[in-house]
Amino acid sequence: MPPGSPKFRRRKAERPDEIVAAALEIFAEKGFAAARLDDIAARAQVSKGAIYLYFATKEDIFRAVVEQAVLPNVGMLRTLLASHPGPFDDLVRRFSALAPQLAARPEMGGVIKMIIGEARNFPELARVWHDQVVDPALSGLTTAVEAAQARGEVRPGDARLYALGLVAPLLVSVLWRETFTPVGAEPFDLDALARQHFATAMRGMLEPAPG
Amino acid sequence: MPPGSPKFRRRKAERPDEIVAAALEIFAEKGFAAARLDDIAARAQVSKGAIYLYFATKEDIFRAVVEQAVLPNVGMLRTLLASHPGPFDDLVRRFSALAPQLAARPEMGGVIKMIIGEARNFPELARVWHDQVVDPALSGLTTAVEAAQARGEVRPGDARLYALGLVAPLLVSVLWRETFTPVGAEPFDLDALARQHFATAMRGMLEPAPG
DNA sequence: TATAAGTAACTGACCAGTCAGTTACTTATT
DNA sequence: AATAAGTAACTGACTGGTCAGTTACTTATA
Repeated sequence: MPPGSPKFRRRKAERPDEIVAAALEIFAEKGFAAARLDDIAARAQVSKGAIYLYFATKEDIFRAVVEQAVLPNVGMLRTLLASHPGPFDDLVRRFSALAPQLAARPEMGGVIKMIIGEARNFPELARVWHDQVVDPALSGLTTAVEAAQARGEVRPGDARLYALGLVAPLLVSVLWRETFTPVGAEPFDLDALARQHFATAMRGMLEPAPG
Repeated sequence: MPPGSPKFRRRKAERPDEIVAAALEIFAEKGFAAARLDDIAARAQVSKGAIYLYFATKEDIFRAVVEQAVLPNVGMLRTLLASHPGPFDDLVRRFSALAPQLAARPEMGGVIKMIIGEARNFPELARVWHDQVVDPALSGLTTAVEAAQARGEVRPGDARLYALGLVAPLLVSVLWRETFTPVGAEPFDLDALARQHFATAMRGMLEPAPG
């Protein structure tokens, strides 16, 4: 340790972001309950006390993580879904290129896993995640399916269930990666999965071409 | 409290099963880490000390839960998959009748959720669950898909990915029920989901009828 | 030199696992 | 049939360790 170098710096402006970034990593690794404030502090290179200068509680930190790290990704998806006029086939092609990229982000898997694991014990976390992330995404996709049905491209049926069917395999493969791959299970190739799944789903969902 | 009634009964034979049943409920409600041994003891109507007469550690209790409460269900599925000669269409019809029933069992959702949430912190739990439950089920289904491909019923493609595609929406809807329904999200109807999903998947997977 | 950013020791609540003692039940003896 | 001696199932208070949140103090900076 150089004798002239100070023991710490005063960096009021940068601290919150750094703490949130560290918290994202630790939450993703350990889950909410098992994540220790001391670990978050160490990763952010501050003391635990410093965290409490910027956040009132552990749950507060989580809320900041959702807002800063996750919401931007969802926004990307929503604009894609909302702005696309059709045909549905083409929307799904774009979607199938974007979705594996989103799914591949390490923070996604960790946070999703965390939400599922802790929802019962921390309902507030589940509510935030549902209202801000999951419901907008699923609703957007459902609306797109309904529009395609109205245009006669997609077969009749519950649009929300179709939307679930489109997204579910991606989601499960992310959970698989987080849960079972570390214990030796064979991973799924996200891109291959997306390609085969969306092709199969399109054959199942689209109306046969007229004529 | 009637004066003549004893403070406890000696019931060596029944205790382990009762403790495991209680543990299943508490684990499903709270997750592994947040489940308190005192809660399990109270639900099983014994003292905490009594649990340690029958199980060495908390993880030991979990292993017993998997063996006693979950494995029988999986066995049912495996025999269905292994014993069926084809056509694939028909196997999936039976599967789609059985799967929602399995998915509807409350212990399933709770335990699945727990595994996902705690895998990183308790890899041993994830390994047990993978080796005993998930891998047998997925492998069985994959084998059935491969057989159907060999008979020319199912289109070419990665059989394991097809298997994942079949199961994923059920799994996600179970997680949805456990995670978001308690916070006010709209639930999925398991039977309607199974019906629509398997019909769609069959259109996507099967070879067009020859001729 | 005033003050706000930051530290680190501390508190209090929580909980898995332990164990000394208690009680229900069994068996030998009369 | 009555009961004393013995066994093991069971209890519940306790221990040692962990961790969110607090506080008394230190240090960087205007």
